[in-house]
Amino acid sequence: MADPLSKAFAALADPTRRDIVARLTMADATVSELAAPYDVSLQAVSKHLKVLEDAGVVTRSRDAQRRPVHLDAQVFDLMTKWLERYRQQAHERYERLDELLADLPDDVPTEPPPHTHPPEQRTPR
Amino acid sequence: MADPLSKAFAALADPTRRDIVARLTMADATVSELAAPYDVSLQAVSKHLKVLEDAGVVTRSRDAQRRPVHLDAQVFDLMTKWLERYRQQAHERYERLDELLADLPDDVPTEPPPHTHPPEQRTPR
DNA sequence: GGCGTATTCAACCAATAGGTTGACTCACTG
DNA sequence: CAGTGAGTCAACCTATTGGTTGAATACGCC
Repeated sequence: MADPLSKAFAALADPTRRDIVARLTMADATVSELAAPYDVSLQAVSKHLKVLEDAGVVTRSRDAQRRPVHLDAQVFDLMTKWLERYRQQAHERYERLDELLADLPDDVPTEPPPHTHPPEQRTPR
Repeated sequence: MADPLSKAFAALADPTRRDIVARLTMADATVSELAAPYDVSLQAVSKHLKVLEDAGVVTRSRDAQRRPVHLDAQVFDLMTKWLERYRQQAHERYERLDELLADLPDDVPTEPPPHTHPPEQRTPR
């Protein structure tokens, strides 16, 4: 799973990971600090952090034996952009449809429109 | 995996599924239409659609034997809200930190700041 | 009623994800 | 230098995911 967007979305698809992100908005934290509230092993949390790091959501520095985890919300922009783009396009299309339906109220008086989209030559397989 | 946010993020973590969403912003489409460009089986695409539907990204109506798939970008709002919230908080915290660092330039004249974050009483365990 | 088209259901398979435990490394501390 | 605390690595297990093929279902059309 190479592409950044896939990794980013996948990283946030886990509630524990989202919770970690939420807590990191308050302050950087060490692995053990982050692990404390959850009833999974430290290693499991370490794995979660690796996933987050790999997705670019988080960076880890070194401070003696600590590995302070720091949130890097840049990737969020990428996701937001994707979401915004298609949310908006879907919305615009909806508007356009409304407009269209408002435009031809006498063309097709009472019948339901047969197809929203033309058959567009399916491959007969 | 019950919670809506997890389902939504997971649904978009797959490039094929994101592509389907992208194409649905242009127009509703049937399963076979959607499946055409990919070199996976129709059934695989059907499964993808089930995932998207389950995540609330897509709705399916019935038109004879067709099952036209329609994008419902409402869930995107939920995701965007989550992302925005933490993106912003992270940003704010960053600003606050800058401010703080700008405030005490003579307290610690040349030494590197020992800790970005105070030790904040680790549980000694 | 029988045929073809559109789609789903079911069983199966390989790879991945999320979790576990145990051993190891690394850096401070006494 | 021995001990301790913080993390990671490795091997393993189970459930889920994304894919497959083959059979079943649901409509519309001669």
